[in-house]
Amino acid sequence: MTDVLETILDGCVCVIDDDAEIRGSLDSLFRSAGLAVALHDSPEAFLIAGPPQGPACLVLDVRLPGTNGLDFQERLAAEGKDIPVILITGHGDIPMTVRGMKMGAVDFLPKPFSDDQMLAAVATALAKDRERQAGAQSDAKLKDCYARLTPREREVLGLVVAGLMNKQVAAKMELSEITVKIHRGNVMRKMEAQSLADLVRMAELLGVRDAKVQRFNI
Amino acid sequence: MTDVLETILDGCVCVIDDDAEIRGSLDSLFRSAGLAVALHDSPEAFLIAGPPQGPACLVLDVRLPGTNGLDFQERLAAEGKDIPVILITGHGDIPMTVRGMKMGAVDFLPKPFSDDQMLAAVATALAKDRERQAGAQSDAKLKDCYARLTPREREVLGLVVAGLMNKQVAAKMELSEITVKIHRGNVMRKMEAQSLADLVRMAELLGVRDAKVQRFNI
DNA sequence: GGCGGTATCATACGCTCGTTTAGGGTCGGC
DNA sequence: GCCGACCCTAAACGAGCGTATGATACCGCC
Repeated sequence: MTDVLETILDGCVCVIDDDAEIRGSLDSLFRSAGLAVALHDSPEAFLIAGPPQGPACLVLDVRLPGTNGLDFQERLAAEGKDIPVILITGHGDIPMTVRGMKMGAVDFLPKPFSDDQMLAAVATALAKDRERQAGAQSDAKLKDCYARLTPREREVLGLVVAGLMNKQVAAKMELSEITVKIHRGNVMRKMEAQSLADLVRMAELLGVRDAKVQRFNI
Repeated sequence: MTDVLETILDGCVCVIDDDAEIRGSLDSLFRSAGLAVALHDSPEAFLIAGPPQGPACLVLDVRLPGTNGLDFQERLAAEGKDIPVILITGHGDIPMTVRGMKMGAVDFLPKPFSDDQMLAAVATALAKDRERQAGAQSDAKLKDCYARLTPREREVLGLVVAGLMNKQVAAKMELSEITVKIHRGNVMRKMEAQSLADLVRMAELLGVRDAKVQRFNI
C-alpha cells in the first residue's frame, strides 16, 4: 500500500455520499495519502462548491436521497464537466454497473471496498484528469487563436489545409492569388504556426478542413 | 422490436456458450433478425473456426468450463483481435462486470436477458466493428505505403512533417539540399500523397514525426 | 468626418520547391 | 561479373511561396 501512497502526489478528491461515516473514513484515507479532500452530502452541495482547482476526481455514491448518482454522473457528462468519476454503492447490481461504466466511470466499487482498491482507483482517476486538463488547455489556446481569424481567413485556412495551392484557393474563392497569399500569411501569424505542417495539425485538432475538397482518410 | 430488426442488416454473430439451449435460442433470435450466426461451445472451437469475414461480434459467456470468459476476452485483446464482445452470464457480480467493461465489452447482460436487449447490444457491436474494419483498412494501406520507403526516405519524412525546410533537413542529415529534394519527391510518390497537408496527416496517423524537432501540441 | 479593421488587387523581389538530366558511389543477389 | 536497389550530388529551369510597397474600397464606431 505504501507504493500507492508514494505515487499519488497532488490532487483533490471530491466525495459525494449522504452517509457521514463513509465520508469520514474516506476523508481520513485520502488525507493520509496526502490528497486534498472535499466532502459533500449531496450532488447539489458539490455543484454549489464548484469543481476544485488542479487535478481532481469524484467519488460518488450511486444510491443517494433525491438525485440518483448515475443520473448525476450523466448530467455532469452532458454539461461537459468531464471530471473522472469513481462510483461506489452498497447495493449495486449488474445493469447499474454496466450503465456507470458505459458512462465512462473509472471504477465501480461495491461496499465494502479496501483502502487499496479505492486508492488505486483514485490514482487512475487523477492521472486521467491530469491528462484531460493538459489536453483542454492546449485545445483552449488553439480555439483562442482560431477565434481571432476573420471569416475569409478561415475559408482560406480550410482550403489550404485541404492541400490546395494558392492559385486553386484563389479560383475557388474567386479571388486573385495575391489576396489569398495575404490571408494565408495572416492565418500563419494569428495561429502562431511555424510551418504549414503545424497549421495542418492545428486544423486537424480544430476539425476545420474543407470537406468539399477531401482527398484522403477519415 | 421491429425497429431494431430493420436497422441490423448484415453481419455475423459468434456465440460462445457451453449451454446448448442458450446457443439454440440465440441462434434463432439472430437468424430471425437476418444475421449470420456461428455457434461454438468453447473458446477453442471459436479460435479454430477463425473470425468470420465482414462485420462481426462475439457473444461470450463469462462462466465457461476450462477457460474463463473474461480471461479469453483479455487474451483476444492482447493478441490484437479486437472483435467487439458482448458478455453474458448467469451468475455475475459487480467486480466481474467492472473488469469486463474495462476490457472494452460493448455490454454485459445477466441472464435472463430480453431479445431486445441482446439485439440492441449486437447492433451496437456490429456498428462498432464496421467502423473498426474501415479504420483498419485505411490504416493497413497507410502502413503498406510506409513500408515501401527506404530508411533515408523515412528520415526525410519525419523531418519534413516536423515543419523543416529542405535546407534545414539537409543540414540536419548532413546532405545536400538536392538529395533531400529527391528523397522528398520519392516519399510523396510512394505515400501517394497529393499534397504536403496530406503527408502531414498520414504521418500523424503513423506517428512518425521527428520528436527532436517538436514545436507544437501532441 | 476620421479612424481602424476587413477585404481586395497589382507589381516586384527573393527564396523555396519539384523535377529533369546527368553523373557518381556502395552493396547484395543471380 | 552484371544488375538492381539505394544513396549521394550538380546544374538548371519553371513554378510556387512569402513578403513588402502602395493603393482602393467598404463598414462600423466614436
